[in-house]
Parts: sequence; structure tokens; C-alpha cells
Amino acid sequence: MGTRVRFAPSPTGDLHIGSVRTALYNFLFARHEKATFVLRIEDTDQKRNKEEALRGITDGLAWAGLTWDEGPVFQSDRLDLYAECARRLEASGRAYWRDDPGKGRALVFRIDRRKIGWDDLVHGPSARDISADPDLVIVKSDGFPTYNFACVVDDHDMNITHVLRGDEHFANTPKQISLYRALEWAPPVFGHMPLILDPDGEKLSKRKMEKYANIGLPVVVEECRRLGYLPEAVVNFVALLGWSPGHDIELMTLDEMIRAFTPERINTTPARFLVDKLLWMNGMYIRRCALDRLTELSRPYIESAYGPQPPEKIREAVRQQQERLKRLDELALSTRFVFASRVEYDPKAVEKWLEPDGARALLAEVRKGLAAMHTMDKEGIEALLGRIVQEHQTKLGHVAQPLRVAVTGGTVSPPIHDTLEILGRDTVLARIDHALEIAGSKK
RNA sequence: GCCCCCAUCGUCUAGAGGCCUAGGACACGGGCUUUUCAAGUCCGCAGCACGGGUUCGAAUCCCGUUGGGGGCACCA
Repeated sequence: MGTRVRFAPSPTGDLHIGSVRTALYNFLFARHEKATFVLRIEDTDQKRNKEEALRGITDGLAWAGLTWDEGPVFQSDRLDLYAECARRLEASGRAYWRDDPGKGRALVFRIDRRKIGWDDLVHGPSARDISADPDLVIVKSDGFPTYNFACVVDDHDMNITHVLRGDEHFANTPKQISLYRALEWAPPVFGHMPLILDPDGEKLSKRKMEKYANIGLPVVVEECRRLGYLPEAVVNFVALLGWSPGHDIELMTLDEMIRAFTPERINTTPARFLVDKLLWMNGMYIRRCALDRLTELSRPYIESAYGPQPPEKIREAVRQQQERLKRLDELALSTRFVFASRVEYDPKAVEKWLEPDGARALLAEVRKGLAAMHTMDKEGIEALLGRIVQEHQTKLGHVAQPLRVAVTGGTVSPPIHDTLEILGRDTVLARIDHALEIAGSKK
């Protein structure tokens, strides 16, 4: 049947960044080994929601570009299978019923009272003595199997050969192996990868979501998307949190990661998730993104801020910003001078670049030149500014900055000819006039 | 509390006894470039937690300490 791995999240809503990495490593392993990647939903807790949660998972995986070969398989559809295995354990004397006054009757598994060892794919030879551990509930009083039981039954039934999961399951492993032995099944190969920690060095927690949001740390896929992270950046970044390809190249496509991936190269040390490098990586991927795609991805950020806009204008604005973006959500601010009907002048910029007499005179001259131009294109603009710089024995900055402030309200914008061109001559002239007025009135 | 895992720059990491006066990346500081912001490029800052061993030789192996993390559910 060949090598088979699985990703088995519980349906708890959004896809967590840690889950993304678990899914990614399983995916990379599967593709590297030409194995089968199965998606299984661990929905044995009836209290947890189903449909929306499933969507969060499948949408998240799709967004990240992680495709699976089989499933989703739902544990809640396989109750008969667990019941049958439970009966076997009961019949062989390895499981017994236990009454709890509050919760009811549950089936409990007698674990092996000894030391259990296994060869962990990332930790190497591992062992734990479980003889002092309590017996394991395998069927809850509501008739549903517990995680440890369903997991073992399914992994065996689905012929899973390698189980790559988070370190939080390390302590479960010997108990699960005990279950395999009792059912006379061969256990799969286990590999436990280190956890992803938050900037405080703690396990990522739902309770700290607000804090994460405040520092711009996206801990669920939906948040990554909302903030304007590209999936390839998130995937690339997360891949390197606990795994290294063994060379110095960090920017890698999914295919390159597949080629380089081996579970032996997964780290044993927990990694902190700080946003800096992700932000840098995202900027790199934005720069590499094809303009058509980037435009499509960017449009919502612009239109939600300024309403519907002409496609060509959006495309050009995005083209101009592509080099200087780190997150797509920055577009609302950085393209404001293009799409907002009114310019807001930054007082500091006005004071520095518009108020000095020399600046106003130069600006007035630029205005005259632009008004006289037949077509306001790059060559024309550069020629005009060059001529003024020449005549006044000054620097380009002293001409371009007042102009920039006049038409955008601030000191930061794309190259000046781009800035003027996207606005069009009428808007440019009107804004220069307005700026001249403001600067004059301050005197 | 008990059990387990882990320990290289602020962060992500390379390093599987001599190639290490510890390499790369992000961040940070500075130079260059320049029409602003970015980008690019060059330089710099910064680390083997501590203490014992083993060895001719240890970031690498062993033990201990300390520190951090995880687990101890009829949650997964």
C-alpha cells in the first residue's frame, strides 16, 4: 500500500499556525516520499462545532496550497469501527467497564504496566515507563471513543505508516503503542516535532489572541489572509520554524521544500514565533508576485477603503506600491493619495517642504511648466524638473519634495513621475494650487 | 507535585570531536546608491546557559545544576 501519512485536526474553528505547520510537514513528507496524504477530522467531542469548523480547516489548507489525497474522513462516521475494536479489547480482558457517579459508564483500557520504547523520527530512540499511569478511558459514557483510542484505530485502519505530530502528543505515544499491542497491530513510525511558542515563549493560546493582534502576530490562517500575508510567505516562514533544509537559502518554493524535506531535519527545540521575519519574507514574496495576481489580491484592500475603482487605476497603483509593501493591508494608507477625494496635508511635511519661500517659488514654476505640457508623461516630467533644477542651481530633491507634498500631502510616495501620472494633470494642478494657498496662508 | 522533552547571536537557524578566532537569515547600527519611502549593496553589533568529566582536542559525547517548554481529562 505504500507510505501513508495524515493530518488529523479537531474541528475547532480556524486553522491555527501550528496546525498549518503540522499539515505542511506531513504534506512535504508525503510529496517527498511520493506517499498518500490523508485528511481526517477528529470530531469525537460532540460539544465541538462541525460544519463551520470544517470549512475553517479546508479553506485554510486550500489557501496554503496544501492538497490532500484522501478524505476528509470523519471519525463521527466511523463509530461502528471503534465499537468493534472496543468489544475486542473487552473480550480479551484488556478493557473493563467503570462507573462514574457523575458521568456514567465508560470503557477503560488496561495499559501495559511497563516501559515502552519506540524510535522517534525526530527525537531518536525514545522510551517512557507508563507503569504508574492510570488506565485509559477509550469509550466515553456518550458512546464516543476518546482521542487516544480513535486515533489508534483509525491510523491502523487507514494504513497510516508515519505519524508526524506535535510534541504535546509525546506522552500519549507509549499509551497508544500499548493499545496497538493489545489489538495485535504493528504501530506506525512516530515523529514528534517541537511546539511553536509565542513571543513570550509560551504555547500559543486562544486566550492571548487580543495580545497577538496588538503586536500584529497572525496566529490563525484567517488572520494571515486578512492582514495581507501571501500564502507562500506564511508557508515558507512556518516551514523554517522547526525545520531547516540544511543550506543557506531561505526563500523556497513549495517544490523546493518538497525536494529538501526529511523528517530527520526537523528540530527538537521549540521555536518562537516572532513576526519580523515573516513580515520581511512577505515583502519579498509581494515583490516576486505577478502583477495580475497581486492586483487581484490587493483590490479588496483598496475598494473596502475607497469604494469601487477603475481596474486599470488599481492595477497601476498596485504596480507603484509593489516595491514598497510588506503587507497588502498597507495599501489602504499608501494609496490614499490616489483614491481619496481629498488630500490630507501632514503639517510637518508642509512646514518643511512647502512653507520656505524658495520651495514655493519652485513649486509655482513646476505648476506653470506642467500646465504648459501637451502630455504629462515620464519623459516630460523629468525634463521639466531637470530644467528647473538646472536653472536654479539646486538639487532634484528640493524640487521633487515640495511637489510630492503638494500632490500627496506627505513626504512618501512612489517616484514623482509615477505619482503625478496616476493622478492626472487636472488633479495635480488643482492640488498644487491648493498647496500653494495653504503654504501662503501660513505666512 | 510527579513524568517527559529541550538548551548556539534579541529571534529563526547551520553545526552530527579537529574544517569553528562558530556560518547564514531577520531585526538593529552605519556606508554606498538615490527624487522621498522602499528595494539593492557593503560593513558592523551580537551567541555555544553554568559546573564537572571523557579526549591529544568538545558548541558537538557523558553527568549534574540552572533555565525554558510540554504532559498528567469520559479535550484533542
